Amino acid sequence: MLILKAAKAHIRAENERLILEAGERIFAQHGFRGSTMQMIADQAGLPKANLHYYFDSKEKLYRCVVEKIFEIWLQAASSFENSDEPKEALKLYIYEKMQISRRHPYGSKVWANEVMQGAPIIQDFLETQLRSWTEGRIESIQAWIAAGKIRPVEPRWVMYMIWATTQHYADFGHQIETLNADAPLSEAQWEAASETVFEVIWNGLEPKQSL
Amino acid sequence: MLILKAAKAHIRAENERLILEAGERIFAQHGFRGSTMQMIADQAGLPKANLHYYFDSKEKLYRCVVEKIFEIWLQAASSFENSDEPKEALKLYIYEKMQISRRHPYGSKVWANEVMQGAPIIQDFLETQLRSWTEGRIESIQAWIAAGKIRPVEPRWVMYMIWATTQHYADFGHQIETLNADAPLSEAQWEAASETVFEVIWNGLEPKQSL
DNA sequence: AACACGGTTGACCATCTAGTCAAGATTGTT
DNA sequence: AACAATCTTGACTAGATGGTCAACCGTGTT
Repeated sequence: MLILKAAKAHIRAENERLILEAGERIFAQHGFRGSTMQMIADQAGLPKANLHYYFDSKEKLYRCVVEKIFEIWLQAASSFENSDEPKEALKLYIYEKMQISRRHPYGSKVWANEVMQGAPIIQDFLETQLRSWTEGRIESIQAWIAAGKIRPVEPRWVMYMIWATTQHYADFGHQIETLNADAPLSEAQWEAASETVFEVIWNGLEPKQSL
Repeated sequence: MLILKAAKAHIRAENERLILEAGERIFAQHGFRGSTMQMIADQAGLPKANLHYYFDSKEKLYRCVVEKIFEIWLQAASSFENSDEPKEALKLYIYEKMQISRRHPYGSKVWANEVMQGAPIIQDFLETQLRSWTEGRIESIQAWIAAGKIRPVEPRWVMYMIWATTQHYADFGHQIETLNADAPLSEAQWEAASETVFEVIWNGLEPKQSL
C-alpha cells in the first residue's frame, strides 16, 4: 500500500540526513574525487550499499550536499537586505557570515572546493542565483554611495572582500588553529575577530569626517 | 662516467620543471586524490612512467609542488619587512599578494586545498616557518599600534584579512569570472581591485583624524 | 665503432572504488 | 498471522589507478 511510504517516511528522512551530514564532512576534507562512498558510509554509520539505496550515485549525493550549502549561504544573504543603513546592514551580514563559518565549516569548504575546481557541478547556480543576488547587492551599495553614506568604491571588490574574509575563518580554519597554538578559536576570539573584520571594513568605507 | 651526469643535467632540470608545472595545474584543479598521475603526465606531455622516473611517488611529487609554492608565498612576505611606515609596508604587501594571485592562481589553489584538508603534507611548514614568520609580523603591527600609527587592533585578524582578501582572487577566480560576465579580470580591473583592497584596509586601520 | 650511463616507455600487476544485486530483515496494516 | 512495501546488507563486478619493470633509445667519450 502506498500509505506505507508515508508511514516510513521518517526512516528515509533520518537516514538521508545522516548521509548528507557525513557527506558534507567527508567531501569537505577530501574533495569530490578524494572522498569514497565507503568513507561517507563509515562516517554515517551505515553500510555502503545503503547509501546507494538513498542516493543513486556519488555525484547525486554530492549535488545534494552542495545545494544544501548554497541555501545556507543565500539565507545569510538576506541579512543584507534588511536595512537601509550600510553600517547596520554590513554589520549584520558580516556577523552572520562569521557565524556560518563557525557553525558550518564543512559546508564552506565544500563550496570552496567546488568553486576552485571550476564549479563543475553547480555552475548553473553561479550563473543564475548567485549572479542575480550579487547584482542586487551591488545596486544597494551603489545607492549608498550615491547617498554619500559610504565612500565611492567599486561594490564588487567590497563584496568579494567580505566573502573572502569571513569564509577564510572556515576554509583556512586549520591554518588559523595552527597559528593559535593548535587551539580552536575561543568564543571571545570569534567575537573579537568578527568585530575586527567589521570595524576595519566599516572604517574603510565610512566617508571621512569633514576636517 | 660521472661526467655524463652533469652533461645531461639540463634534461633532468627541464623535465622536472615540466612535471612540476603540470602537477601544479592538475593538483590545483582536482586536489591531491582527485589528480591522477596520468592526468599530470598528459598535461606535461610525457608518458606516465617517466614521471615515476623523476619523482618516486605521487606524494613526493605533490610535496615538491607544495614546497615550491610556499617559497613564493614567503617571498611575498618579505615586502612586509622593507618599510617602517605601515602605509607603505601594507601597500607593498597587498599589491604583491594580488600579483601572486594573478600570476600563480594554481599554486594558491594547491595551498588552499592542502590547508582545507588539514595540511596532511605540510603541517611541519605551518608549525615552523609560517608560525615564526607570522609572529614576526604580528610584532611589527603591534609596534605600529604602540607608535600610534594605526588603530589598536588585534594583529592576527588583520593578517588573516589580508591573506583572505588577496588569495580570494586566485582561489575563487572562477566565481569572480562568472560574476564578471564570464570574462577574466582585465588589467584595469586587477589594478582597481588591488587599490580598493588596499584603500579599504588602510582607511580601516588609519587612526581617525582629530576632529 | 664500441661503450656506458642516463633517459624513455609499453605492458603489466595489485589494489581500490563506484555501483549492482538478490536475498533477507523490518515495519505498519489488515 | 499474513501481507506488502520499504529498508538493509554482504558479496560481487568492471574499471580505474599508483606503481613496477625490463627492454630499449640517445648521447657524449674513448
